[in-house]
Amino acid sequence: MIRDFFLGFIKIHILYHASKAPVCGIEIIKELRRHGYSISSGTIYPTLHALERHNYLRSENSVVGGKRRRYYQITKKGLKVLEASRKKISELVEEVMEQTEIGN
Amino acid sequence: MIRDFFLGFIKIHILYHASKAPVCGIEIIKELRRHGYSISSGTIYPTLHALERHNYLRSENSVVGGKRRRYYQITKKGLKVLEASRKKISELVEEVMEQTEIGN
DNA sequence: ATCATAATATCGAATCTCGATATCGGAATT
DNA sequence: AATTCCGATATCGAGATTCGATATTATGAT
Repeated sequence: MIRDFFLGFIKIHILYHASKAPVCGIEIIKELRRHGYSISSGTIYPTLHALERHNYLRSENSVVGGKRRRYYQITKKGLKVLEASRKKISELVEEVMEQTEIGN
Repeated sequence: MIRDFFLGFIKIHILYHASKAPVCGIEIIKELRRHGYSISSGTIYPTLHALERHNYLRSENSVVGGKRRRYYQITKKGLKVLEASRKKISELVEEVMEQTEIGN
């Protein structure tokens, strides 16, 4: 359930991080793992490709510590989508957050 | 993109509504449509079945205005999952909500 | 009984995710 | 500079999910 939510949320999460600093696949995977979510590389990389195809991200190759990496940074279009997403998220989440008294 | 986010969120949304009052498929579809999301009946009904299979919801048939309906209400197990989801959601959402200054 | 209608259920196609495997690029070794 | 190693990225097939069209079901009206 929570995983379901998160899987949908992942794209926005990537956009958010890319809005702070350039990100690459392996960093995202590791960061998520630190937070307790293990997302397959077979999900992350195609997702990054899709975000770039939509022009929300733009990438370039680079080399860090002798390792090849493809870094993605957010575009203006991506920033707008992130901003629009934030609005929708607060709407949607706010409602669900209203407590229901819970039995046991 | 926003749609992607919401699709994962839908199950939690259904649990939330079912925690307030019994819900049925057509009502959920209409409510979402009011909020600007058109979710296929081919998604909603299988989703309801899955939630019942997991024992998060329990259903019974009834008749309203001469129309057959299957109403779902939340179970204790479902309430617990909803509660756990709320905690995770606020964690996940909080981070992404930090504003990035947006150009234009 | 038959029909019309609304709600639910199901179906095939397209898409997404997984995790395993393949590829690719850089650096070290010789 | 060819070979090998290694880590990051890319891709693949299988299973699951979503869509929207179609089928089924249950009810009330004729």
